[in-house]
Amino acid sequence: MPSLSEISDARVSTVRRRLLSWYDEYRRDLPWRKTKDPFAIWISESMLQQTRVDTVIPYYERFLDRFPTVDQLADAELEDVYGLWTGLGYYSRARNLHSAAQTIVNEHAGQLPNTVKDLRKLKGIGPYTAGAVASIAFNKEEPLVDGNVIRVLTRWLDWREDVSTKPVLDTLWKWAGRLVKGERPGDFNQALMELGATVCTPRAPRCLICPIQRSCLGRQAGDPESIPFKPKKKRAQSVQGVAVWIERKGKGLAVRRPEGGLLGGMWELPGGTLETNENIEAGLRRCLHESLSLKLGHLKAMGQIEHLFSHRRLKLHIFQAHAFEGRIRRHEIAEHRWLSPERMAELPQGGPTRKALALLGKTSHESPRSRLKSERQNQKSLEP
DNA sequence: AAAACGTGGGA
DNA sequence: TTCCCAAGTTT
Repeated sequence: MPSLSEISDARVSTVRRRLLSWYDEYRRDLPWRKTKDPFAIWISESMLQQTRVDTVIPYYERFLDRFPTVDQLADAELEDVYGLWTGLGYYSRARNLHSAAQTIVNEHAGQLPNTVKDLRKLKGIGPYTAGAVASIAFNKEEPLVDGNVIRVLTRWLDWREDVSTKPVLDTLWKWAGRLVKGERPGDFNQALMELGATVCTPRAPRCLICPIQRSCLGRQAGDPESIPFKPKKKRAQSVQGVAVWIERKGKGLAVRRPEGGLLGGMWELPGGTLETNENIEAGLRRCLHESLSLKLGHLKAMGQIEHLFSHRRLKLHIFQAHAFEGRIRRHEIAEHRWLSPERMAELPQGGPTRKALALLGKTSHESPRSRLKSERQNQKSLEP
């Protein structure tokens, strides 16, 4: 473990200067780098959590187009915020953003807090985002540590310890804190991340064009790509689920998942998760009884779709029910609506539901790209 | 403190 | 196919 004193102030200062001038020349032209608005920067940082830049860009543009100010976000319906988040994943971010916007309007006179301490109190803002907003939007000498920074710093220091442990992480924050002191802290933090994203990449780092290659201990050791050390992830557990299109007078039944938990707040077709070795149709009937107090009539199997979450592998069996008995009583369901297929397709919904509606042919105005995906998915359909 | 929490791209 | 992982946060 390198102690901070092993690297001289002069060396730190050189690395800092070289990174900053490299950033000035080679930084990518990203939408959130065109603004100084703390609100816009906050939105971008929230969207960028565990999410690629290329994925975020269109969502960022749409979001700020629709909600240009914190007041407008605070006044919005949560469902509209979810709607702009559909397909981006980690939906608690949308919920927390909405909640934090209301806190900012009600308790901070509509101005984003400009200190890490106060930013950290807002929902959805952890140590990384607080450091990012404080340094980038408010020019504070606050460090930040994300996956890029972990990789760049551990390679630079040739530090081969498990980076998932608290002591190692704490030390990385101290290094980041030492490095960020000086002019343009926001740009420096972005430079560190930019280097990790475009040069000091997880695989095949481009050391030959790296502005700090000469002082990089990992490169001197010869195998920087083997750093950082991190534990292997457990593979996603497989589960089976059921979903059913129940139609009445040309409209289908949609239910909304409770806030919190997987796909919290998202709309979906009624259904649920099967128990191990449970008969599929029996499981569907059980789920509909437990969640809505409904007894389904004849079931028609329409096929199945598969969906991979970060921690679960889902096989979802899709049905149509031709009739049901009982009056709807919701259990563990936030809301329900009878909707035309077109309206249902517009709801905030997760990947499995999008695939299920595509399989059923209930999606409206599909893009050519997603239509291709749907057709590929439909090959697994039981129907001709 | 480990696990939950989405999605899509690349090797 | 499978695995990794991408500007993390919450419980």
